[in-house]
Amino acid sequence: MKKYDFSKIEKKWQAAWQKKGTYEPKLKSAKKPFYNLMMFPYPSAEGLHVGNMYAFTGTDIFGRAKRMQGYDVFEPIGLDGFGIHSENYAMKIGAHPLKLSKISEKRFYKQLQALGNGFAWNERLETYDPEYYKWTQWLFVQMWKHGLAYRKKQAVNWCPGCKTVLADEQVIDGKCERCSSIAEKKELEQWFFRITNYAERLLNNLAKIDWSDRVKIAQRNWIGRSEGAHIDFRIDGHANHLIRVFTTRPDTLFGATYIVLAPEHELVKHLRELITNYDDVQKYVKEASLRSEEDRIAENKEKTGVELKGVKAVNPANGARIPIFIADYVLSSYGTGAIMAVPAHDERDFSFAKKFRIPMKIVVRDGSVKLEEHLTEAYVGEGRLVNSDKFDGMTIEDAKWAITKFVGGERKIQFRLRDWLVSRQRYWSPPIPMIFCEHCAFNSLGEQREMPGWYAVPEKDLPVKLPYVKEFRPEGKGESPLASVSSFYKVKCPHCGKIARRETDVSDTFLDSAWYFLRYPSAKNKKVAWDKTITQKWLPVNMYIGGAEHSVLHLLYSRFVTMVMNDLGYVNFDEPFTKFRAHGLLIKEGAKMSKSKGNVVNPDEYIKKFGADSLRMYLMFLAPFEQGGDFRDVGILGVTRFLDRVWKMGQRVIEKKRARSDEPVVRALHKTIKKVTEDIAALQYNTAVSALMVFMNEAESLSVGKKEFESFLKLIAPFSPHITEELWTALGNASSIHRAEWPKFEAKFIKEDTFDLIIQVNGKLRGRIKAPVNATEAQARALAEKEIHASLKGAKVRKVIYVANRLVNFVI
RNA sequence: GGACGGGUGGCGAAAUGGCAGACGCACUAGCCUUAGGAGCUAGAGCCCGCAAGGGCGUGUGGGUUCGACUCCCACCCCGUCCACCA
Repeated sequence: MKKYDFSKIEKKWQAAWQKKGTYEPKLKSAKKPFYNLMMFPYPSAEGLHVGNMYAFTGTDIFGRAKRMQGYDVFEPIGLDGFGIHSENYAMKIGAHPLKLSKISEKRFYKQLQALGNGFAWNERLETYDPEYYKWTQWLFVQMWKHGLAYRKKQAVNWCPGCKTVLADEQVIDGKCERCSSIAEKKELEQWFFRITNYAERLLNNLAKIDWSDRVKIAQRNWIGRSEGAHIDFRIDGHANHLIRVFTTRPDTLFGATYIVLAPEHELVKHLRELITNYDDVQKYVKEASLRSEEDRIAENKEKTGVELKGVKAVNPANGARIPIFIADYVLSSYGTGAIMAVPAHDERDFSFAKKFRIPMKIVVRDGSVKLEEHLTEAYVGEGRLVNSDKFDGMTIEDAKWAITKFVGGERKIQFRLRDWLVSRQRYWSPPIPMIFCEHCAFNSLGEQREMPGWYAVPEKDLPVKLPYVKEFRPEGKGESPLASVSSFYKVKCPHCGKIARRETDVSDTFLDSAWYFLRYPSAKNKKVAWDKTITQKWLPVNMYIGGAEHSVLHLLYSRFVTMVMNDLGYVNFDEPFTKFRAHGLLIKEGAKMSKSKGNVVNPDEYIKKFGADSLRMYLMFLAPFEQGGDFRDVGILGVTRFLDRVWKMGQRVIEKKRARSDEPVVRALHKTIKKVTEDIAALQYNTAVSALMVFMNEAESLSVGKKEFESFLKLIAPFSPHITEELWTALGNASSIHRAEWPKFEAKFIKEDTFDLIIQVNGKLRGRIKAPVNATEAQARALAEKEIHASLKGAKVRKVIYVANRLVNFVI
């Protein structure tokens, strides 16, 4: 009997598939296109994480089954190699990211190859390839041209230790991830994309896409739609100054006993003449800007703030003069940066008012709230209005809009979503393709009146190549390292031809990954970002799989970019991923894998020791794919044993090809076909594998014929592609099993003609009998059973429940 | 604090209103073997019992039902993400 030499078999078939183009669909002429995609990884020179392998295997199995079911499956692969991860790693080990990227690329592709996935290798792409980021820049230019890219000043994270701007991801618990200095806020001018223009559409479209609920919910929360009103408060004695607030509770307006502005609110400066304690106010504003995220979190409940003395606001509902505060619990970036505070009915306002001894006024109550009551917490429940003049007695819902109207306010929908900050003062990313010309700015000749002097790099000049900069570390001036490379930033103005300055910030890596799925089918096209006909054929992506940690950012940005491209006529759909499923997280022996714990699974070792086929099947078997699971070294043995048995069964079939299958084998097979087919479609790989094992247990000792064994092999093929290909070929098949037709089950083999009828007494199992045909017979036979008699103990049967083909339950 | 996911043998898990623990790991006994991280056979939720058998059992407490791991209510614990969004 031939020995199962997995490492030889796996290498052999990987080479053969590549050579034959087994997994390369005909991109132009495919009849049943199916775009099967896993989020591309960001590589590090340390190599592929087993978590990546887990996700890739799960995606590949889905694609392989689809391919065998007659689809032209396109399953591309590439690397998200630009960005902070790679850059930080390069800094850590003191190498240049450009050099490192070449090393990681080689290593990643080698590892992915060894896993035996059905990738379309010809269309691979890397985000740091100028042929790719040329189009990332082109995308930026389109955004600019259509008014969706703009610059504005905003507070960003600043590390005083490293003297650089940090991305949100680099601020861990309010500290710089590298030097642990406490991050501060600093005002810098940045590039933004107007994703908020698409807030409503991003929200509404969720209804029409087939995505995991948890991801949809996360997006819905992130977009955060609130219905409320804008209401203007006058400043007493100064009619020209208005404070506009956003509130979701206009019904509580009569209970607004003070106003709070965000520390950055512009009115603070405008009112400086009137504010008698302006020094204190300024001091607070400065402190607030220095306060770290950490402090804010720690002080969650402990509110701070300063009253603007010398000014009062007027409550438009009842004319009351109320104090104005600034406090950092009000955010300048949400709503109008100002709120009306109703301490009796808002928890945050309540704790602030308590600290600053501001009066509270109850304006909503139900039976349990007494008007004279001294509140111990804000009442945020349902009820009817009180203390609100003619609105007394109204429900909250009715009063909201009645009061808004009464004070001349405006109904307003507010989103929590902010515009997308796309500039980074870093190195390892695509340069932002913009040029600033002082001369044109002076002459107000900019393409956009709001931003004079700014021009996009003409499309024929793309890509703006990222120059090789030896000192790629951020220097600490709040600028990208590119700002010290004069050969890079000194350019001619595309408009007037005089010397101008190129933008030296680079773009957020999320922009790279927000459109890569559009590029894949056209990866080799040098003329356009994506070919229209091919895109129409292959997109949107039919099945997208990835980590739940990308629930908001990546998935939201991709949807946004697609919608913009749809509006501009570049694609004919407005959702990029028809179906999305989040895979679970792989942990190791109960703990999250991390280098510091030293429990990171190195997939190469396992492939070497057990084979890719075993590793793949084990990863899928250990837990439900969408839930994630626990990798245990010993666990893989069960799967290797199973594959050994498959191999041995295969050798027996090969030796006596003419053998026919025993009847129970045929029945077991059809049951297995049904189960495995359904489980793969639902990504329930763990139970699919167990069904394969059940079949083996049932069939192993019986005679298995070639036909049935081949069907069984096909069911295993998506999980363990090499061993199945080897056996399939040894059985005399000329073409690949991975392009063979998926088996179909026949109902006649699945129908059970005998079954056990369960007998219960008061819902407890008391016995079983071979199936009778109808209720009466079932009852009679059940009652005749000795055990049943004993259980009934002569008691009177009050009721009999009979469930056909299942059970009879006597209630006593 | 919020949203979401989860809590079932020694362990990974299955069952989504009807036989709890499929499948696998680890374990025990036996066979085979010079040997075994190999193979084969059998056993195995817990408690009592030599056994037959009985009792208990899906985080906790309550409810609905002839019947609940499954549905409803309240709570506890773990994980992930978000976090003063007015």
